[in-house]
Amino acid sequence: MPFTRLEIAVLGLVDGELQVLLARRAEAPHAGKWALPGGVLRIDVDASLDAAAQRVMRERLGLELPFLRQLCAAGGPTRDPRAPWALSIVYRALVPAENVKPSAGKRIEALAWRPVGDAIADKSLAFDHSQLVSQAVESTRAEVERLDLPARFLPDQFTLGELQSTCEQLLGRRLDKSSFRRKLADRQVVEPVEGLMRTGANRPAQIYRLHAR
Amino acid sequence: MPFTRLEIAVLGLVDGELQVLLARRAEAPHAGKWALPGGVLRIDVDASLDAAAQRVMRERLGLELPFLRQLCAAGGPTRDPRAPWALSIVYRALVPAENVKPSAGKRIEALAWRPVGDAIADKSLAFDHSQLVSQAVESTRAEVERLDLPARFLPDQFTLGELQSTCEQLLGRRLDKSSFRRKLADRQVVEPVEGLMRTGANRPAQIYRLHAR
DNA sequence: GGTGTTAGTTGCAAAGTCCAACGAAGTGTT
DNA sequence: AACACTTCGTTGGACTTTGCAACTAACACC
Repeated sequence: MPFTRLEIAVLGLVDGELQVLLARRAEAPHAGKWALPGGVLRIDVDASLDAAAQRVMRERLGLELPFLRQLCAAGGPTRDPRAPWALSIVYRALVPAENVKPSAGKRIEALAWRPVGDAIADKSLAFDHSQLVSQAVESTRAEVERLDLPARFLPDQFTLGELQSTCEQLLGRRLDKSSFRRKLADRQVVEPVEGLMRTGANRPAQIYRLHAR
Repeated sequence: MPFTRLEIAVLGLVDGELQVLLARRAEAPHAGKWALPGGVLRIDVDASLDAAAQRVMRERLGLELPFLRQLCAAGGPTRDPRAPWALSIVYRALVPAENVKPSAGKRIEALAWRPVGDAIADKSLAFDHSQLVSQAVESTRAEVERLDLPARFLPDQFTLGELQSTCEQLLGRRLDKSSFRRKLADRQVVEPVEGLMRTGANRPAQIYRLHAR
């Protein structure tokens, strides 16, 4: 039976760019190298794969996040020198990065946000993790393109301007304001929080939240 | 480390309906019950998860199919009575059902095509397999909706009429001929096989194949 | 030659999308 | 108080895509 781990690709917008949270490994193999935070499946405590991913995120990053999503599984005999056959289940989390402060947990020396382009191109990442990051980014971009849950990158409440700007940063291109709003309205993605406005230096903006469904 | 299996959801159009290939189990647990064909991961021979899925399909069904796709992984302590913690990696295959004759292999008593609706509703399927079928169907329908690879359900060569009718059966609604063809042309999904026509009782039709890309 | 059936194209109206401009509602400046 | 400035939110119109129906084409069969 294979040596089984969970790896978590935490994505967030930091400095106006899509970045991934990497951990510097404290122990062999690949000690000192950067890798996705992850941990070993524990069949004595984990009630499911989703629960295991939550536990790993709690132990390694000190985070409790609701929207984890299973991305894929990778397996093979040469992935990890500790075992003759290593299997990783990869999860993805989306976070409003400014509001979430992960802290380095067990077996992690340091944590850092890295722009996804760098991480994918960086051949010095441990294991096959640069490829896993690539998959996480690809599937996330596809979801944003369909206007599925881009709001997970934002706090609970936000204005449509913030949401649109978030999507533009994720996709790397400008979007049209009127069609963007029409689509949101059609698909009932968000709903206004009655009476709440974001005030500032200019005209106040209506505050929205994810639609209940 | 968990007891790890691969399960294969083979989907095909049979009798004008989307059906899934089920196997009656020869051995415990769930002997005599219907389940997705599957097998245990063998870390001594499998070079990757994809290769393992191919091997299982060869051993259990006698099939060699090119387009397997990993769908998801499911794991937990109560999924399989043989082990304290069972993990399954689920693969999906699409086949031109009329041309492919799977044969019951190791540890399988019988094979049968079942309409996917039946299989999803049937609570007597072994393990959590009716749920896995549901996921396979859902993701497949979504891909057909985007006109990704609906041609995998067909032989190498086909007419546009056959392809359209296939999509209509999969989606359960009629499609417009002109816009269907416009989309195929735009996205360069298929290409004509010059000079080859399907003849029959009526006007001959141009034969197409998947575009090389 | 006429009829029936499927293949493939064309024309057009309706719907949707993209782009730019506009009025609205605030703050800060003069 | 008047004005400039910025962002919010909507509107109008050109353009593109889609959906529907009609039309021609090419065969078999009678």
